[in-house]
Amino acid sequence: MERLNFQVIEKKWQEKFKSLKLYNNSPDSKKFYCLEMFPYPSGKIHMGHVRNYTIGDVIARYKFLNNYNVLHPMGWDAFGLPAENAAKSNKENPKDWTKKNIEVMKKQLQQLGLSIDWDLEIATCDKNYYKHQQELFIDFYNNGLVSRKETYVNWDPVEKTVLANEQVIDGRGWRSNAVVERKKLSQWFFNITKFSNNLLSDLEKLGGWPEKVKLMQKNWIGKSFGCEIKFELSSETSKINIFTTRPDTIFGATFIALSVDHPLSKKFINSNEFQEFKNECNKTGTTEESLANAEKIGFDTKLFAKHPFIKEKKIPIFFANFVLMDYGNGAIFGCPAHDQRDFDFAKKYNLEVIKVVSDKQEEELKEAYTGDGVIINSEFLNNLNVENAKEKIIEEIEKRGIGKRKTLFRLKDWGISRQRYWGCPIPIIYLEDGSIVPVDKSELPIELPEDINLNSPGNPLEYHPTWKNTIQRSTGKKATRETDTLDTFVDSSWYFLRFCSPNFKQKPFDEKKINYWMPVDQYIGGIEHAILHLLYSRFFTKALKDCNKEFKISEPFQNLFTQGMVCHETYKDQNGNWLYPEEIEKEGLNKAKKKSDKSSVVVGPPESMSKSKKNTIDPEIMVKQYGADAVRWFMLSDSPPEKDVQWSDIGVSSANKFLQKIWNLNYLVANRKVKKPNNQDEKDIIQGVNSFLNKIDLSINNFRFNVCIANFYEMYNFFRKYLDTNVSEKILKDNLTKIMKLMIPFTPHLAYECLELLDCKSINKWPEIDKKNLKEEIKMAVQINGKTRDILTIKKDLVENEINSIIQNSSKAKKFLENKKVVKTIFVKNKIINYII
RNA sequence: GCCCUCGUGGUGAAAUUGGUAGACACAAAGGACUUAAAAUCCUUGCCCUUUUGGGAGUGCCAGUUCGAGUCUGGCCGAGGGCACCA
Repeated sequence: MERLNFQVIEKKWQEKFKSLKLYNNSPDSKKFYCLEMFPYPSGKIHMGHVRNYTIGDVIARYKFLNNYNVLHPMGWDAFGLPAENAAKSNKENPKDWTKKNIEVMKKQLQQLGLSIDWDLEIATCDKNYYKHQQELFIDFYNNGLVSRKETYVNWDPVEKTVLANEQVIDGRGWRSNAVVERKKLSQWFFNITKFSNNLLSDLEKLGGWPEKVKLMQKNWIGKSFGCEIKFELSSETSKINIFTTRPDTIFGATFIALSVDHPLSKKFINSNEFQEFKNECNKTGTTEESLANAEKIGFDTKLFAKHPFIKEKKIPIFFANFVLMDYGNGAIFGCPAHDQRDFDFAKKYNLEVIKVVSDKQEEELKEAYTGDGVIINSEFLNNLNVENAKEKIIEEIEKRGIGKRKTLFRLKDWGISRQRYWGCPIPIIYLEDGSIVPVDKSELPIELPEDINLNSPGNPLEYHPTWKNTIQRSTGKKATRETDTLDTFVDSSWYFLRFCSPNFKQKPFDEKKINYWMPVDQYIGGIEHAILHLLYSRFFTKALKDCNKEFKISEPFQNLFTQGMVCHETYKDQNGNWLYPEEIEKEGLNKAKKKSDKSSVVVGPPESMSKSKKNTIDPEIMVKQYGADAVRWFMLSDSPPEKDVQWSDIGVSSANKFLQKIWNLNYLVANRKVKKPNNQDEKDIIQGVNSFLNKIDLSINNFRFNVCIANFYEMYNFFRKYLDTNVSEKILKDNLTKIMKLMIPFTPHLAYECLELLDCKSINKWPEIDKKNLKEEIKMAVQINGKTRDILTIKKDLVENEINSIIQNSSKAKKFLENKKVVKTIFVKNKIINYII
């Protein structure tokens, strides 16, 4: 068998891919913006990147071959904490560390043979990038989209920085895993909540997004309908404003619960008991166990509120640990009969339980009834159902002027301040008179200083001897700079716009280019960004449209694909230490030995590759050993791309074997002597290949790359049979050329090498599918009473009578029909015939 | 607790959306070629039958249908999202 030295040909073709551009500028070309989520330059690429970028490359090359004008850029999400951490431990500047990683990873990506236009490369830590980000910040500021709030923040005591809510997982920092503390700080916010409604309703426009992702965003935005109701206190003049989604249960209200941060708490500032209670509440709150067990506790204020609809009725007021200050008004009314939480609370403090929605049961409630039903015990609401009662009571509340209809969102404004060095400086200055203003745009970029000390705790910008001190350009007044930097999610919220004109100097982007290339036609990345990155990018796009009349885009990503993770089994030695795959030797399915001392190893189930579990495989080593094409091929072959895939050395090695067979096939065809043509064989091969083209085209369009690859195997098995038949050299070559063109998106090096060997002249054009020349024969099932008794291989489009006579003459099913009366026949053309006897 | 998704051979998975279940591949067993190995190729794959055949079968239980992996209801199991959101 003829073998191919993939290292040689991959090098050869990568030279050509270096300056590869997928631009088709012919008048009938449509644009296609193919984007994969850009990587954080952490050191080396990992298998997740290989999968992500291979999928993107297939799409980009496929679209290009189909005459699209394709934008396929790549860049670096280059600001972030790891650079600072690495700098601390290696005594290296974060900038140099990042730059070095970018060089390594770029080379690795090039070794995969990706079709990227590297002339568009950007790095978010480059001042030419963050300069424009600072401009955008100022634009947002001037358009009322930035605010400064003093709030409690999630303080990570290990990282010494503020975390976004989304970066807190089960009460712990997402990176450090340290228990997060509450701390009050002045912070910058993007007013993402101004767009709550828009972000929610526009989800409907995103037909090309996975339903799952849209649902997650919907839940995150969390819209709820209800109303506010004012409760008068019986002893005071002040009022308590509550929010409820169940105003229909107002007649079942038996207590009011307030957050410990509610304004009314000021009355209790000197009460030791209250302070104790407040401390108790703060203790629970963030740790995982406390949330799980979450006992409801309250503090009786001994105050009462007047029921707004029942004269004389007084309702006790409590502070309670389960009421949050930052949702609604930090106050609720409790209706124990129809809310489980209120029910638990009422049982604990012996409060009244009044049923106002009938559950059709006589006995006392054992738990809250939250279903629909007929309203009872509620005066003018009686006999209505829940939905109608809600409407009626809101009308009544508004009529009496004691409250109003209201819609609430869970989504909170986006805190963007970070007390870190390696990020985009916030272009704000503080004047001596206390005013806070953005810097003049002419001063941008506000550059990060490079002479910093990373080994002192806290933010190096704060402690830099001079950086902070500046003057306001327009007035010459003394000022100090904001020392916080922007959350790195800001960097990735508009990079897809910068790619459209990465070298544009005057502005963040050239609107003409944006309005041509945007929106991204296909965005590809990990599901872990389902909420944060995608929601922030959507917000940015909408905010920009508000700030800039020439900007016409309202949603950034037309189609979204979220690929699954790459998994590998894990290994632990006898002492429970993780081992790398190269440290062990497998001895069967679930047995392994440590190479060094032959001790036995515990083989764990496949889990997503991570450095901490040491179950990683280095893509670069695999590429060296099996070739980039084989690695790409395997990545796509084993599982549907949206599902997790398990890495297997055997899998990649057999991918390599198959590609060698493909090469051998090309070699044989290229060197084959002319044979006498046989019409039937030639017709068969033309129809067969044409049918495969059709199948593969369909599978690519549906992102079913694993099916696609199965089709290639089938096609190979089909095609090689014709090598020894009477098919002319030309027919064989023409058809193999078509097949190799189909392989370009998957294994570009091999495909181009083979096309060169076959002397193909039009390599950058997808083969046309001749729909009239698809397979003429089909397989049809013959069933008796729903049981398949025979499978006929027959001509397409035969009618029932013709089928009947074939069966009567020769089918295996014939004997089941002898001497039987057919009651009914179900006939589906080209699929099935079913006789009921 | 609430919400969502998914259960198909020893394994990864296909199944034109209600019409041949297990394509394609991996692994395994047997065989061919070879002095031998590697490579390559072929066969097998649950139950009964020597074969021809026949039967069961897509997590479990029902239902709709001529026909269900696919639709409906209930149960069991796995994974993911949210977290006291009023």
